[in-house]
Amino acid sequence: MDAQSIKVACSNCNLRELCLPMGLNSAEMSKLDDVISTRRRVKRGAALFSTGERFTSLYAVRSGFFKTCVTTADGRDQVTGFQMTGEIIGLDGIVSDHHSCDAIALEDAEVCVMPFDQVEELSREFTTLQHHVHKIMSREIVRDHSVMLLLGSMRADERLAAFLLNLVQRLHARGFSQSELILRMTREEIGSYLGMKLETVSRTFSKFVEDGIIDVKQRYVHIKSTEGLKEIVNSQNCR
Amino acid sequence: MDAQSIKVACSNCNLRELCLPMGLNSAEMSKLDDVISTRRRVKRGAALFSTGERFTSLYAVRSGFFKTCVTTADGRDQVTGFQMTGEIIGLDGIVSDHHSCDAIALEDAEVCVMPFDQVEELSREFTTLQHHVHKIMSREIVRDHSVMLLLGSMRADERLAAFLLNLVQRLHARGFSQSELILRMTREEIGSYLGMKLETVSRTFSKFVEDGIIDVKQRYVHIKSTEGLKEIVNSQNCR
DNA sequence: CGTGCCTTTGACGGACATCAAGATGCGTGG
DNA sequence: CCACGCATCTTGATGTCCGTCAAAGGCACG
Repeated sequence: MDAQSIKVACSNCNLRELCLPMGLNSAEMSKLDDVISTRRRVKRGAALFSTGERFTSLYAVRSGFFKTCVTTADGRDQVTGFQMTGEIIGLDGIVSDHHSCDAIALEDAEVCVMPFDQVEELSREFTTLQHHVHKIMSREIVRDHSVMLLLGSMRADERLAAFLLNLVQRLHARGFSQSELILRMTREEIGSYLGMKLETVSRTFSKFVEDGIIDVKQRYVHIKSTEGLKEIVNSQNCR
Repeated sequence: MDAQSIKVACSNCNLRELCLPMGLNSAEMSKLDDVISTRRRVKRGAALFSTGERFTSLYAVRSGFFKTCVTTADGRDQVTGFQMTGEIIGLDGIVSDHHSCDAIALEDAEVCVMPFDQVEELSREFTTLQHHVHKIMSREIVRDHSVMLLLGSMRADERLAAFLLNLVQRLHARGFSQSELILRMTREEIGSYLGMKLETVSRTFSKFVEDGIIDVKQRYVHIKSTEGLKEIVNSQNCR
């Protein structure tokens, strides 16, 4: 395992308004600094953790991009999410003290390690932190429900449109463009997340290009009409 | 809203080993009794809460059966889960202080009302409770991920088989039969949960009956071969 | 500059949706 | 107690979206 430790502090991290420390005052923040004292680098393609590994910590993405995926005994595989800067990974491990999915870096990445017992200890002390931890978990549940909606009731083009809108929205919240993005994942990974085959993903991209809604050049995507994408999502294309 | 209050105590509830109080000692239990002081009856078809309503409390199902479902502006609708005795409803509301789904009783039901601010307060005091609350939320996340796997990568018969196995397993944990069950939901609701149409659900039931794996009479299901169902789930039927 | 991964595109087929018509069961009221 | 209406469920016929299989092109990286 290519772990590497670096001294680190939330209090002067530029992600603090997006990440775990959100809303903490400076006294609380300095306590948190004591808890989150290490970072870990993860090379592209490597696992931050794998299914079955003992759960000890949550991780905040400091830089880079991750996917999480569950795998069944019979080799089926489902991407359950993509995580970018400031997002929290590892919540799946709490219930059984073992991780129930793999977290894979899609590009060289760095995470802040947050030992969960210490997070729990601190959140008994600070209401703000406690509440924030609860919100993070609840947010994940709500997100999962919207993915279920997508997988259960949407057509291929609606799924991809919703996916793109969600990605740029999150990137925009991090100061990136509202209309341009670089996909960090392959067509196959997008397909796994959206419950469709990579060929269908590719074809659907091509259709969007034909319709003049987006430009695509490999991993680069330029959204020419956000409205166009929104119309597709709400097109009630039936099914 | 047909609310009705009843004095109540976790400490002598026969679900305490399944529900929130799990693992608490008697001192902790009696504190919890103070927090969870009311129950609420919900008539079949009525909502425990609806999308957009202010979030104040979690609910533990005391009796009866619920579904939760998210609804989009354009009328699309997805059942995100079915909840039975001892299971917790309402976690979706924490993140935004408002519920993001509807919780509907599928039969006359009763829930224990757990004001969330008081749950938080108590879980700052008792490590056991704090940890248990975290586990409950994590369990929901893990469950959601397995539903994503189901929706994203399984065929109709695999989905239905997995669904039946999950239901009897949970019922069995509550002292019911491993092989017989009464479905509390319609074919349409099953279909919504599993991402298929009610006709497909019905046809798939019929196929299972033909194959001698189950008997079905309306809502009544008798599982003649648990192994048969497991084989279907793992059949790697492709897709 | 070649090798391998990723992506695109086409042709074809299958699983499931759609549309439609009956069957079955249940609650209600005469 | 029976008749009626309504919701739910079943089953068939047909259509279509997307998966499968296959081949070729593009890009990155050693």
